[in-house]
Amino acid sequence: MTHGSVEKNIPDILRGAGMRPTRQRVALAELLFAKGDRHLTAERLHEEAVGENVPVSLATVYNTLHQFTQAGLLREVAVEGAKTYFDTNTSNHYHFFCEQDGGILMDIQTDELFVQGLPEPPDGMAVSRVDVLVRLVEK
Amino acid sequence: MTHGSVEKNIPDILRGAGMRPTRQRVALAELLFAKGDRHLTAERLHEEAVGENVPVSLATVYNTLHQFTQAGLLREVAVEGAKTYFDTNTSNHYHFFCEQDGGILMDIQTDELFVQGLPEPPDGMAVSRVDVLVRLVEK
DNA sequence: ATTTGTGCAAATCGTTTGCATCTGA
DNA sequence: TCAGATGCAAACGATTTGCACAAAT
Repeated sequence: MTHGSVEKNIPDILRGAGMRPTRQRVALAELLFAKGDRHLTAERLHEEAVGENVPVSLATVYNTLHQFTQAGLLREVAVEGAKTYFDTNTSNHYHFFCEQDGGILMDIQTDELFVQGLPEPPDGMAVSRVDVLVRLVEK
Repeated sequence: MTHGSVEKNIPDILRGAGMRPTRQRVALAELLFAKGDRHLTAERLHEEAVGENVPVSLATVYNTLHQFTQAGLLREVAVEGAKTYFDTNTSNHYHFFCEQDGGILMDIQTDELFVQGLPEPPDGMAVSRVDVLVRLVEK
């Protein structure tokens, strides 16, 4: 992970996904992928970008997050009405969620938890993904 | 389930939950619980009510759905940004979801599927509920 | 030069709220 | 009577869109 010839720089990753490596996209990708796994809303990423002197509009943050998701660099996590979380960990895993502080998401790796006995999907349908959300409350 | 002295009529159920059995609440409860397990959005229930000559405002539908949920008569299901589904099946179970036709939810009973190896929640936290959503796509 | 991305502000969607009016116990 | 419920319309928050301008190849 920390060495190896497969490593690509951000502009190359973006080009590889068919996107032009514009200032904003590169800056957002750096914010997203530089610090390990993250769970962010569009709004929070926007604040973070502005805070780091990367002036970018909220609309562009939304566009970019969706483009990254389409390119397989991010994953969307549905938690509850309104706000959408984007997860930089695109591997197969599940989540803890607590309402605390406006909603915090944490990863659960699949080697800890797994789903057993997935029933046959209805005719003509195939499973695209299984989401597991473990909701937490303060004790 | 179909006989027995425990059976209550809707006004009694509402009174039992500390709600006045008003026209609108009784009518909505009838729409919700008369036809077996259902997965509805507020908007769809509102359309249905208006279609059945039960003139009720959308605001009242929202109020009522939330009150029913608080009373344990309904369960909320989070699927994706924006719209919330209300499930008349409040027992422990999971869901299939397909985007088709604006989003369809189907029950999966827990005797078919279960989650294994639930990890220890973080300190001071307790599990309140485990949601499993099996996302489907057309083959 | 051409194509694609960006920013702004306005538009949209689902949902909630304030408040005057009605209604059930 | 009168606390509680309803309806309307306006307010709301998150997200999307239309379009003039700017930047990348």
